[in-house]
Amino acid sequence: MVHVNKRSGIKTKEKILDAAMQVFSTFGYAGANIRAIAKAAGISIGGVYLYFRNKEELYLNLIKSRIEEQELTTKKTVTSAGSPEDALRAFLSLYLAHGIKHKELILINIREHGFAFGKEVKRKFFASQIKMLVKILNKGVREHEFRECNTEETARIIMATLRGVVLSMVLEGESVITEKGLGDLIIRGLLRSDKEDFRKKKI
Amino acid sequence: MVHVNKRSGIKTKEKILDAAMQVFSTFGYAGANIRAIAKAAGISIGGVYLYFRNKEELYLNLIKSRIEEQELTTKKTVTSAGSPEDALRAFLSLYLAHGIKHKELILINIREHGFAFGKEVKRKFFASQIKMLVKILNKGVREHEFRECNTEETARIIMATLRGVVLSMVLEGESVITEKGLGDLIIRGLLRSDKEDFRKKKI
Amino acid sequence: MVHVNKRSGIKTKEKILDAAMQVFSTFGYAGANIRAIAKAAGISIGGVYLYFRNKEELYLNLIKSRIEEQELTTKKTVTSAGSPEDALRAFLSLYLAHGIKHKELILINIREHGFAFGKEVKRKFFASQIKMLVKILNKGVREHEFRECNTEETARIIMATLRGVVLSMVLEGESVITEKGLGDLIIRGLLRSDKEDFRKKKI
Amino acid sequence: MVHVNKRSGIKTKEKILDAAMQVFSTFGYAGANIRAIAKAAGISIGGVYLYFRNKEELYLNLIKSRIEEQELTTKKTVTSAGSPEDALRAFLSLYLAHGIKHKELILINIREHGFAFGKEVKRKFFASQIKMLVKILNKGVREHEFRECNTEETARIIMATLRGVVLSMVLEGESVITEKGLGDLIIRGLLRSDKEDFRKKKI
DNA sequence: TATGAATGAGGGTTCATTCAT
DNA sequence: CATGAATGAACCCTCATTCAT
Repeated sequence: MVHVNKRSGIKTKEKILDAAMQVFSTFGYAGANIRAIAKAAGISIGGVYLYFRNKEELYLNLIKSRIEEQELTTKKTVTSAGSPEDALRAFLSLYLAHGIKHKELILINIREHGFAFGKEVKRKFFASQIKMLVKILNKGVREHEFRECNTEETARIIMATLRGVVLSMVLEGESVITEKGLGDLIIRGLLRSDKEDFRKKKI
Repeated sequence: MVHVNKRSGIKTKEKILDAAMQVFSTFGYAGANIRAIAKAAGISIGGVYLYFRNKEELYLNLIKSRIEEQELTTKKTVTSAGSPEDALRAFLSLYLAHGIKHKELILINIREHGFAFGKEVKRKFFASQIKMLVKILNKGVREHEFRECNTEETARIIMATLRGVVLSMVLEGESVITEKGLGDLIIRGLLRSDKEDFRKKKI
Repeated sequence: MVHVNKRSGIKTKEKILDAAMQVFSTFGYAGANIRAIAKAAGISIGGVYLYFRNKEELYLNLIKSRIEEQELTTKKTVTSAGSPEDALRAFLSLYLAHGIKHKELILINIREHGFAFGKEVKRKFFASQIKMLVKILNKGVREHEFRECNTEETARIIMATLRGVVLSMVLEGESVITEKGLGDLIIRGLLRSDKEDFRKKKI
Repeated sequence: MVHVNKRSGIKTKEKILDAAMQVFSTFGYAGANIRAIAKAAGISIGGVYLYFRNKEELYLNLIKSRIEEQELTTKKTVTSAGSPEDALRAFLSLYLAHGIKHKELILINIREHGFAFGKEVKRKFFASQIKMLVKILNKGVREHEFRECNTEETARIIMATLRGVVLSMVLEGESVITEKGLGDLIIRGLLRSDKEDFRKKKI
């Protein structure tokens, strides 16, 4: 029952979603227009409305489908990691990979903040990511691998950093930032260090 | 050539810029409309066009004026700081303060990425901020206060982090992230630590 | 050339016409849409186009088929009536019955006035009805049953009245107006008349 | 504060209403389009929206303004009439005059029956007209000028007749139907009546 | 015959911009 | 300087019509 375009072999709905991702992320919700999306998808204007009731629904669908995908893979990978450090590095790695694969998502995500619709979906996603991070951090502290710290705050800083890094990669096309560089900066700040303890006492 | 409103004594142009900041940051460039800006500024539609040739120029002016302000104060404060750590903490503090004071700017900055106009202004600002950071980091490494690292990359990560943190504060109204928490995470990851060196060798 | 649906045994064309009547009368020509008609007829959109070249032709066909039906039965009944009064009452009765049976027709008929197409069909029908009425009236006057009057004008007034009454029944769902009440008003008028009373008793 | 067009001297809003009347009555609500109304009014598309929030509001405004006008003049004239027959003839005369002056109104009124909006306004108008008629008829019966009859029903028939006559005049451009012809039919009916003849001579 | 995905012209509405006052 | 009515291009969306299956 699913219509498949003979020429491209890709389902029309998916073609629209891909085109929408491209256009929305470039121009934002308000700046994007259906005509452009249709053209990018290689179909007619009316065609878009065969699969999505309106612009808003298309936008929502886009966000949901991509977010759900990321949430699933992240959860799976992280829970199967070994040490807290490994789990954290895996988390960072996955977020970056996802962010780069779907560069546009973060743009849409941010650009259209303030939009009533889609807000809840985004908030939930963010909250679940934070929860995963806190769990990793708590385990690390408990096992004396990470130094004592406000894990909730730290998790939020790390999430912010990740967002910022992906954002930079998208906005400025940063190729300088590496997974290892980022991981090292964050991890080394977390690890217990006698010298720091020593230095602290001295002060 | 400076227009001063006789009655209020406030420059009309500034009133428009303030209103534009508010409206643009809430609705984005495409979503904003001149009528709303005029209303928020308390003047007529035509009045806006007395001070700005068109919507685009208003937008550009907005970005420029705010960015220049930030650039100036940052440069002044950072160069007068003592140790690299102090300079870095001052930089972080200033960026956050500025980001919170002009929450809207970062939103506009990001939302309207992809826009041909304004791109250059933003890029320049970003580049100058990075340069300042690299200088601080290099000094720290040279003075054996910071560990050896790719200072260019690290600077970019820190900038990304700052962007991300301000973004989080704006988007989610994060009150959890503190200046100290953020500084500690970044600094402790930078400081030389015998334990880490020791641990490294063991591995 | 007659299409018969094997399964239902009902001619598809007739199903479409019925559905079209329903939809056109509810939403008017411009307000109606083929999708709704197809759905009401229980067939696909393309199916409609197998029987009618386009929306206009479907509309025309609809009017013609219903009008011809009414014209036929009216002519038959009226010509077989006895006295002019009986003929007139029969005419009124038939028109009302038809109007109520095909409530929608009058709506369509009126709603879509101004439409270039269909205009001729409707005009012809109206003219033939007027002609029948004039004949009845003339006979009545000739036989000294009706008072002298401009029979052409009177016929038009009666036709207008009939249209108005059916319209009222459709629009306001009038159940107050009866065949007898209408007939009495036209035949006898409003004024008190001893002669009429006398005549009544005689009968 | 009211804008007056210099060239025509007619208020823009009134120009729009006139144009809308013309277009709506010709093509119906769904068939009419704002572009056509704007063009007929001699203004731009956007201009229409300066005075009416949307198509629906324009339509509603149209109906209301015209109906209120008719209601007012009818009430005034009828209450000041002498005998019931005079009052009735005055009512007929006014209705016809109004109907011809605002030919379009009756078309709109009927075409767009079934429309949720405007329904209430129309129903109220109709009800108030009926009430006036019933009052006239009751007085006539009480004063033994009119014969006994169901005045409610008769009022409705007369209203229907009026609607039908105006409709005919609009649809077919009837110039045959006269005020006197209509009044005579309603007042005296079709039957010959010596008494009426007698009465006439007396007068 | 029958289907319904696809098309694109056209309609309602918004809004940046102009200009007479 | 300031106003806001007026303009019209461009947006979202609908729907008559076609056509490959």
